[in-house]
Amino acid sequence: MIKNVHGNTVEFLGRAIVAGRYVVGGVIPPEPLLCEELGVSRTVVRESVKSLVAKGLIQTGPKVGTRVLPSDSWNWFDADVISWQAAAGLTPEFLRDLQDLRRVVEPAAVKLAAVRATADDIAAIESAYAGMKQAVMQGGDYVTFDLRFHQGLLTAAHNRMLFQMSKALSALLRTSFELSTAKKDGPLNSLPLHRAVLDAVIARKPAAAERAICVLIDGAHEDIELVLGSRRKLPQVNQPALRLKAN
Amino acid sequence: MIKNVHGNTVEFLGRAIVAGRYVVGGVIPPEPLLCEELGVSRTVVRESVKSLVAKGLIQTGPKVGTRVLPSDSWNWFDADVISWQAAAGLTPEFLRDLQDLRRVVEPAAVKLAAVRATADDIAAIESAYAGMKQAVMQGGDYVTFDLRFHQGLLTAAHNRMLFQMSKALSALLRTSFELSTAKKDGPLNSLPLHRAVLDAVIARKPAAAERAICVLIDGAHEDIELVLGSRRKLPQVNQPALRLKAN
DNA sequence: ATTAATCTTATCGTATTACCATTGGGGTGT
DNA sequence: ACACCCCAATGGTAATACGATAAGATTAAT
Repeated sequence: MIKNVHGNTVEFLGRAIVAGRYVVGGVIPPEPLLCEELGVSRTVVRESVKSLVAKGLIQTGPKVGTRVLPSDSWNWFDADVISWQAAAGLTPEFLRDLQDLRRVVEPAAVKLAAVRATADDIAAIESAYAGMKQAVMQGGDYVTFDLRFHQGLLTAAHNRMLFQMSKALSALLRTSFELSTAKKDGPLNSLPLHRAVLDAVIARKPAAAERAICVLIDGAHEDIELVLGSRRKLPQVNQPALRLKAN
Repeated sequence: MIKNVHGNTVEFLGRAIVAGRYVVGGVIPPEPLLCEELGVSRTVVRESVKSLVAKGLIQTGPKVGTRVLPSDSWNWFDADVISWQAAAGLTPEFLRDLQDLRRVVEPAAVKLAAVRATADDIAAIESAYAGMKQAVMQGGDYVTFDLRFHQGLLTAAHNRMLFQMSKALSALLRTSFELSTAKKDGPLNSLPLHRAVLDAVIARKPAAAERAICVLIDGAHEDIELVLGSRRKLPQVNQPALRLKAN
């Protein structure tokens, strides 16, 4: 079931690069070769390459070929890049960086949210909370609602830069949440912590909200460390195979 | 000054979209028209469109045309998108968002830097500081070194997510710095504040470093408000024209 | 003879052109 | 109201020529 050739090609190449299939600084196969390997026309390969250049993954030049750029140059706030990264397997360093970032951004965002949140914002977060609660009680997709809860908070901060981050990071947080909620009764324990954050925001108490979310994040941090420590090796979340013409 | 057709086309379209030349949700001229207008082949237009899709600015579909997405969907952490935005003119709301973000990220990053900075990191920041000092004393490009100073701090935090942000935001900070340093003697006054931050990092005093950078950022904030208030209208930094074809 | 400067060339990416496929909105006829 | 067709727009393919550049070959200078 082919949806569109271009999208599949971009995804194939993107995943391959992010997964480290080509050495950094090295060249990927020249266009004609890629055409043959992937069974697509030159135009498609070229357009896909252009898309990846736009995301900062590669660099092109006559004669030098298409070179893989170091991961520093990648646009890590691009949703595609992040999801490819997540699919390739999250390293402990990566999770640490992510945790640092959350620790920085979320408390600040929550402080802003406690000042700026509108009734609609709060309703959205309440709804997400209700979903989490139901997931704990009757079973359901806890992670999705957890994600929505945190995104709601970022949205309520009414800062477009923070909102952007929440979008880009949602893929990462999902993986991260799945790790942290792998702990037995993790969701059940974290539920009241979420409630505390929300209550503080509703009560317009920035400082209290900040304290509450710090407890929440640090708790998740410990859970991740625990899960990561128990299995010595990193979980490879890779798909078994990378098929181009399938959906 | 023309380097390559593709790059120019992407930039032309990107700027036009970001500047609001096409209505959000509306369609941009169909490919054949763009070819004629810009004097390039259809392949170039298509590849450029793909690049912009990759950056989240537009969406394409057969028959429906190429539609401009709402700015929420744009990847604001893409260096190109940001520079186009800066060129189109920064709105007060945008500067406020940026200021919020700096206020959140930089103090936290500096705290981390005070713990994690290596000798090399500190040397890089010292070098940037020296450049700033020289620019004040003997004239020179103050903004560039100011930028390098702040990027050095972000780098010293040794968090790849923060580093990414510093890259993406450098274009914005440049514009912002140019605004804030437009104030008479702005650089001269802010120099000791920068020194204080650096000293605190060297002394491994996170709390002191955080306090120092907050003073610095808040000062810049006031300067921006002042400059913005004095000129009632936003500065249009647009280029007069953008020709695609050399000769 | 060795080194350095220059020239040539193979190999890439860049760009144009022409053509067919696919999609989906809108009009038309019953 | 429904089915149908039309057509305009992007999606995709193919063939071809052009241009830039790194690397090897050649030549010149020391």
